[in-house]
Amino acid sequence: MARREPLNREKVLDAALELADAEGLEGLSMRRLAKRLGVEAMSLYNHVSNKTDILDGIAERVFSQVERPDPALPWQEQVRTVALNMYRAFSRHPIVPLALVTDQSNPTSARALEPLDGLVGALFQAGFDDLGVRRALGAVNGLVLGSLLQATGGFTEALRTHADEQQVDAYIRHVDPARLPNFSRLLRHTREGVDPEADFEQMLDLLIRGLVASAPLHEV
Amino acid sequence: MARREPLNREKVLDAALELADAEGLEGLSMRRLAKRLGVEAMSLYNHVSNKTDILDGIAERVFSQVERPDPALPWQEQVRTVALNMYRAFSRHPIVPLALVTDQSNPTSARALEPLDGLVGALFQAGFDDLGVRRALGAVNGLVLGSLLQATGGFTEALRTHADEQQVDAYIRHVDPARLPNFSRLLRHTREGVDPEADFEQMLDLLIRGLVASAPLHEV
DNA sequence: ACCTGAACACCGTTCAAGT
DNA sequence: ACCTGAACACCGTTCAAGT
Repeated sequence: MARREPLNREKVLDAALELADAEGLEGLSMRRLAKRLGVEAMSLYNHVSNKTDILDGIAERVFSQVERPDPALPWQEQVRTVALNMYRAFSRHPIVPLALVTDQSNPTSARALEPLDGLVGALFQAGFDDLGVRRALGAVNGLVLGSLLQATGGFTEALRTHADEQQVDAYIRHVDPARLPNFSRLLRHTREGVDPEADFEQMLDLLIRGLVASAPLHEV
Repeated sequence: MARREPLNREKVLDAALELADAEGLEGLSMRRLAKRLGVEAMSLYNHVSNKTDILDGIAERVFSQVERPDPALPWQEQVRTVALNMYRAFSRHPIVPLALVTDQSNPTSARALEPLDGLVGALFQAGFDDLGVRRALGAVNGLVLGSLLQATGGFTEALRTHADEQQVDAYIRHVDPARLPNFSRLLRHTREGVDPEADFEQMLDLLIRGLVASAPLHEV
């Protein structure tokens, strides 16, 4: 039982991502993270500069699981692949979209931005001008984030997660059928599961079809 | 200068929304809110049950600015109107989508859910079954939230907000053109403004076109 | 070089005490 | 009925001190 070998940045980020996956964004505190590493909170500052640095590091790791698309493929396929892979990577680590959207993380490293650079490249290939690329990039980002965050809490929670039958029942009783007739109809009858990723893919295809239709190099 | 008349729930929510609009979600603390009301933090608990209650109250207020669509209109127009009005209301009060997505708010009152009930009603009119309505509802929600949250922070911040030229320049210097060729091209040339609401509308029309195409009552 | 204890300036919330 | 002070269990972070 010799003294454990010293900490380093990688070990801190490993533990942070583990903790965040298990306990969520609000469960990731410097003090809890330190405890998990068998150390005092203040020791962490020898290896990361602050909590934002940890969140950026986590985001970078997760982004780097998304590979750059093959520029030889048709641009539509490149867009589709990057978007889907971002969706999948983020859905494995929901802390990332949450931290991005709440501005707690803002990774600027090349490693983190490479998949997005590939996306931008594909959009340039489609013939969009700078403004068009920015718009299309925003649309793809918005779709990915919206699809994921919706699935991470919010007001239609009861319609998505039927894990806890009791909760849904409580929710139904809460709903006034006179004022919310359609909602209560939906709550009452919907019991089957949904597949968020399949829904995302459907939306993505819709978006890409729209991009194709508005791309300058539509018919070359 | 007589003693101010006593607080009540409405005044607390008024001040909370004001504070949140001015200082953001992280600026809204019980202690700061109390100070703004000339009172100690603990007094607030006489009028709201806790911070979640405040956030739900704020969400309810903002939701109630979105009117239920006219069920006599074509369902596509109903969907379009509700979605656009939700977008506008939320963009005036960004704390609402943020609190929803981070699960700090989860309004269940009829007053808050009425616009969504209208949306669900329109989707039933389109002939979708329960599962189809849920999917379409998720798509519309995701679009609204994604469009707004993207515009409230995140990794493409530098591409959207050109308020601070210096910041963008710093960002550009940060970017390695060898590893991020397309990104740096975009950063270098893009200087004009974007119109997030117009972009949202474009995406919304795309989505609605897709919904129309997949609606059971497509050609009646 | 790495770790720690004490401290600072914050959180949300409870509870007994005041009027 | 409404408000308060003190307290509890948390935050992120700094700084001087230890090894």
